[in-house]
Formats: sequence, C-alpha cells, structure tokens
Amino acid sequence: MIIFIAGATASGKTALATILAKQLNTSIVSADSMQIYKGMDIGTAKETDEILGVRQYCVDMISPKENFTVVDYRNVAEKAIIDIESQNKTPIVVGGTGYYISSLMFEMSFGFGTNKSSDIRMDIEQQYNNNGIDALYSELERLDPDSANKIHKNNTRRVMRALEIVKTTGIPYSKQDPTDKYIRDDILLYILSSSNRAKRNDRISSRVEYMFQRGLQGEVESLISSGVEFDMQSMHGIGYKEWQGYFNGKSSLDDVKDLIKKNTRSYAKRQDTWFNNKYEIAKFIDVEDQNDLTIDKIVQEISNYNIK
RNA sequence: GCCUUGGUAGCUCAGUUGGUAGAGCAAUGGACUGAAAAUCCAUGUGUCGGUGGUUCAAUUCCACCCCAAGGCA
Repeated sequence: MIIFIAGATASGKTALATILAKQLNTSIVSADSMQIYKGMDIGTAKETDEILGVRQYCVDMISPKENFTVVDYRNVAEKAIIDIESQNKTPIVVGGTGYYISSLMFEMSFGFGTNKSSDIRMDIEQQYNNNGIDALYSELERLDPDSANKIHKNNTRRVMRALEIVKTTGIPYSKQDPTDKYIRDDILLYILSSSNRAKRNDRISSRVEYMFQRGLQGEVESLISSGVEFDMQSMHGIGYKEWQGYFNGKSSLDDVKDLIKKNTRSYAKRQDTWFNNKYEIAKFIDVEDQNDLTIDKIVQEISNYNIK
C-alpha cells in the first residue's frame, strides 16, 4: 500500500503526515516542486528531518541553478518509494504539487520520451522568438488538430510542447495515455481541503509573516549572491520571484510581503481546482473540522484498508 | 456657523449633453501529459449617499438633509 497526502498550501499537510509517519514508523516522500531545491528553506516552509523526527525523501536534492522537471521528479520519487517499501514500510507521499502526485499515480507518457534539447525543440523556440506564436499555432492545427483545439493559443508553452511532440515522435500529443490509468491499485489518497476561505487566507498571512520573521530576505539575498538569478526556474517560486521589484528599488518590503500573500492565495486556489477535480479515489478531509482531522480515525481507516 | 470639493462594484476611479453604468486592481470559477509555487482561459446588478421636486423617464437637472476631506470664522 501507498499513502498520498495532498492539499493546498497552509492546510497542515506536513503536520498530519509527520504524525502519521511516526505512528506507522515510516518515511515521507515529498511531492513539492520547490522544496527539491537546496538553500530554499524559509520560503518553501521546509523543515529538517531532525525537527520533524521523520526521514523525508525528495527534499534538498538539487541546486537552485538547475532545471528540474516532473519526469526527473518521478524518477527519484519512484526510487524513494522502492527504497521505503524494501524496508517493509508504507510510503507516505506528501505535497502540494498536484502534477508530481499524478506522475506517481497514473501511467503518463510525458511526450513519449522526447529529448528536451533536441534540434526540433531549438528550432521551435527560435521561430517563436522571431515570429511569435501564430505560425506555430497554425502548424499545430495542421499536424495535431485535436491538441490545437484543446490548447489555447496564448498558452505558448503548451502550444510549443505539443508541436515538439508531433514533430519529433510523429505521434500527436493528444494521443498520449489517458490520465485515468492508475499505476497500482493499493493507493490511499487523502486531500486536505478547507471549507472556510477566510480562515485559510488568515493562515496564509501568518505563514508569510513567519517567513519574514525567520529571515526570508536574508535567504533570498544569499541565493542571489551565490549566483542564482531571477530568470532561473527555482526563482519562479512564490516567496522568491516577488523580491525582484525590491532589489530594483521599485517596491517596498511591504509591497513584497503583500504580493507574496496574494500570490500564495491564488496558488492555493489553483491547487484547489486541481485536487477537487482530478482524483476520483480521493478522500477529503476538512481541515477546519477537528473531527475530520483526528489521527486515530485516519489510522483506523488505513488498517481497515489493509484488511481489505 | 459659513464656503469649497467629493460620496458610483470589495478598493481606486471613469461616465451618462436626462433613456438605470464601465475600467484597472482585488475576488471567484476552470484547464493542466518533460518549466506546474509554472503556464493559460473565463466571469462585472451595483438601493450610482438619503428624501422630495421637475419630467413620459433622474444616477445625471433642482431643493433640502446626511457623511467625508480641506478652507474661513
């Protein structure tokens, strides 16, 4: 069996997973696209294994100067899962990056093994930089009309990717495996959700305040001075990208703080729509309802599941 | 007490030479197959401060009142 705990930011995933991991004497696999980066701790609300008292996989794995993709994630996370299971333990995957969670749950093709640095890819990017998206979109309409139909023209990143896939593999993007084929049938998925938007927003605010207290500014400064730049993938994370204006002298510290709060709120909303609509097997736990959150109840459910 | 300028969407404001109104931001919903904390899409009814008056018709014009900011006493 494998347990997944997902949910929007500030829903208390880590706390719940930690208690559960201790009870089950097992380890955690993080599914978080930002905690993967070394040196990005405060802004990602990362905790050390020592503080949690639980071993975490897939945290602090790569330099903030490197790129990282879902497929990279899936590779390392699958190894982590195998490692935990080889100790006869039940892995607990915890995180807010829905895409990463899906990559472990469904059989996904991710572009049939295309190579991200192929000539075709370079050529497409070149064309986009020179002529914009129109011609590329028309080409996609010709080669893979189904995808063109589903992908909005303004979503240039997806338009280019779809085009790259048909052109390099000959198979349309729209023909990839459907995302309803589960990799295994012993999955237990809990989604932490909030029935009270105002309360969650308050939690987000105090979480951001806490990050500032812990020295978020210093963390960003030391990333910058170690050569990390704002156009790198890692710096697109919330809590980091917002500092650009401050270092340009265009915005105040309060501006930065408010922006981070706002971006976190809308991120949580995006997570909601993902988690609410993607998984039929999900069991929802309302974090505003203490009865729902009772750990005994969850442990009971897990052991019932094992008997089945 | 008097004068001036305001009162329109959650906020900042525009506008209607009289035919019940629209931008930005915020907010809300949605999509997601190798950048996903990314990327993208969709959504604007609000006693136009209140009460009367003029008018076929008032948020718009008139009168009085209330509130806010500034000025004079």
